[in-house]
Parts: sequence; structure tokens; C-alpha cells
Amino acid sequence: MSQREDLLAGARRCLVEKGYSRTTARDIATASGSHLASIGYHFGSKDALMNLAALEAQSEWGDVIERAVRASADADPVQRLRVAMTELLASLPHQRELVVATTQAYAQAEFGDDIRVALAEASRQARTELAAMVLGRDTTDLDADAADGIGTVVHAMVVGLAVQFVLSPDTLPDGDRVAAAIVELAGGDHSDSNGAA
Amino acid sequence: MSQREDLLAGARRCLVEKGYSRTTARDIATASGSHLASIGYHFGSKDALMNLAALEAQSEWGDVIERAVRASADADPVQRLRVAMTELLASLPHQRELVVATTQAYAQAEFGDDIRVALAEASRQARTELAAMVLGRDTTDLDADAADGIGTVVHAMVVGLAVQFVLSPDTLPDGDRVAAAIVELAGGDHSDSNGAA
DNA sequence: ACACGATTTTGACGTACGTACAATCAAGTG
DNA sequence: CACTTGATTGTACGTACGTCAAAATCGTGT
Repeated sequence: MSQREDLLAGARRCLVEKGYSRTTARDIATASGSHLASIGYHFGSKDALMNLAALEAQSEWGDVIERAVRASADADPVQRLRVAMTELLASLPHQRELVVATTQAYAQAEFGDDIRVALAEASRQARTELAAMVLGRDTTDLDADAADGIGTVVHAMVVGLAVQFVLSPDTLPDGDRVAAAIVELAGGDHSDSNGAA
Repeated sequence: MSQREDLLAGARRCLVEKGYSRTTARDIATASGSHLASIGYHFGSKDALMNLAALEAQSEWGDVIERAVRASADADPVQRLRVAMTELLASLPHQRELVVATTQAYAQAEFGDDIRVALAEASRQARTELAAMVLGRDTTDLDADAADGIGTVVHAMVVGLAVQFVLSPDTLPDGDRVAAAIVELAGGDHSDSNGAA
């Protein structure tokens, strides 16, 4: 394993354990077993390394979410939302580190053009893919505007639930309830709905 | 205006303009026109001041959201979701500073018990109030579990849209589309729905 | 064996950091 | 006025910071 990879891994660990603001170049060197000056050699600066590590973590989390939501595409269309929310909520505890690192990335977006542009592009792509998956159609087989709406909403749910999870991991309702809440929010006044009421 | 208040205001300005990680005690002193040593006197430490400023901003943003969503309570129940989303999205550009400061607060939650507990409590309360407002009922007149689901979903939408707004302010759909997307997501296959399709 | 580019290691430099402490000031109280 | 209490200011301490230059080491082709 090259020092470059070690440093990226160490930077991510620091991102999760100490946060962006409290991580020093020496922390990364120690956490990665590499040497302080290698940061400058491989990444130019400590901030560049941190941003890269944050982006990498965000990207990985995106992959996890994609897998989780993709599971819903196979489901009965009626159950699709419920499955997607359940999978999403179930994945959060196992991916806490990635979620924390992603919140650190979001917080840096406002102050670094590179990281903001990368996150914006990732967000755009996530919306498209999430929309396609939730609707169970191909990416190309969508009305662009409508898909953007669906993708934005699903992405907002993902990010919003992730933030709430970081703030208070034990107070999130389960997927059934979240799905039911979305239906109710949409004005779904079906007399039966579910058995939880 | 006391130096205490000046420092809080200056800390918030720095939070928005430089971010949590890049703000130094001297930045705050300069931005507030106060003296460096006053930070320790009034707040104990620079981090304590920053956390307080971040929490204050989050709380103010919560008030703004509350006002925006409350406007939907007066609306026709059928239009309620659409009004709430429109008001929410319309408020974002005017509150960009508060939104940015809030993302900074979220990013610190994992690493400071005080700020995490405060944000978790604010989140809990926001869910309850948002649920009551969106449903147009009194806070006490709700099934606790169902309200928690609704509140969680609305809160997730608020936070999720805010994050997307920070990443890319120009790519958010309007309230109509977001509301329509929620309906579609919920399986709302009404043949008419709205004119956007 | 040698050369040479890429990487790793050493060491240190200059600086900017947060905080502590004493001095000073402003108001209130007898 | 003398005294107390709280707020503000001036200053400096010790340290931890990010970065760099140069030396050492490695890898590989010849």
C-alpha cells in the first residue's frame, strides 16, 4: 500500500474521529503511519488531502445508498417506497462513519470551489439515478423535469434522514412509518393505510 | 451593545464567511470589533463561542422555517403540501447565511456533546411542531407515533433541500414540482394531478 | 554495477494559534 | 471618597501548526 493510499485512509479516519476542523496534518500522518511531509508531496496541501478524503467518503456513501434504494426497484410498485425507506434507514447504522464524513464534506462545500463543484455534480447525478430507481425505469426513459422533482425529493430524504441520524441515532422512526408519513403527507387518505395506526 | 453580543454576532459572521474550521479567535475579535481576550472572559473558549453562535443561527433558521411552514396551515388541506414546499423553497435564498451556519452546526454535532444534545433537542421539537403545522392540528391533538413520522419526513425535507441548496442553489425545482414529486412518490396515481406533467 | 526518476524521511523554519494574567476602566454602593 | 464587582484591554507565553528543502532510499531499466 502506497503512502498516498495510506494518507487518504488516514485522512478519512481523522475526518470521522476528529472532524474536519480538528484534524491536523500530524494527526493524519500518525493515523496513516506515513510521514508528515508526504502530504505535501502527494496532495499539495493538507486541505487538498482532506477535501479529497471527504469527497471519496461521500462517493462511497452514495454507492451504499444506491445499493439500498436499488433493492426497492425489484419490489412490488405499491411496496416500493416502503422498501426503499426501510433499506435506507437500515443502512444508516452500518455506515455511520461514511455519513459523518459526508456531513463534514457538506460543511466544507461553501468554502472550497473544488469540493462544492464535485458535490454538486454528485448531487445532480444522485437525483437522476435515485429517480430512475424509485420509479423502476431506465435513466433515459424519464421525463426530465418530473424525474428531477422525484430525485430531488428522494435525495432530500436521504440527506435529511442522515443528518437526523447523526444528531440522534435512536429517535428515527422505522421505514414503515416514514413511508406511511410520506403517503399521508401527500394526502393519501386511504381509509385502511397500514396497521400501525 | 455589549462585547458579548458583538462577539456572538462576529462569530456568526465568521461562521458564514470562513466556516467553522477556518475561523480563528483573532478573526472573531476583528469581525466583532471586540478584544481578543474577551472571548475567554465571556465564553470560556473560542470553541464554546463558536458552538453557541452556531446553535443560535440554527435556532433562528428554525424560526424562519416555522414561519414559512405555518403559512401552509391556513391553506386548503389539498394545497397544504404545495404551499409548504413553495414557502420553504422561497425562504432559502433569503436565509442563505443561516442555512450555511446551520450546516456548520450539523458538522460539529458529532464532536461536541453540548452542541449535539442541543441540536438533537431542537430536531425533536421541530419534528413535533412541523407535524402539527402540516397537519393543521394542535400539537397535543396528535397521535404521537404518526406525528413523529410526519415530522421526521418534513424535517428531512427541510434539511435535505437546504443542503442541496448550499451545494447548488440554482438547480432546485420549484415548490409545485417538489410537492408533485412527493405525491407521485407516495403512489398518487390520480389521472389529473397537476398541469406540470 | 550504475544511473536516474520517483518516493520517503529528516529536520527545521517561520508563523499564527488559543489562552492566561495582570493592569485598567466603569459603575454601583456604603 | 473608598471599596467592590464586573468588563475591557494590553501583552506575552508556550506551543502546535503547515510547509518546505534537502538528504536518503527505493525501484527499475540498461
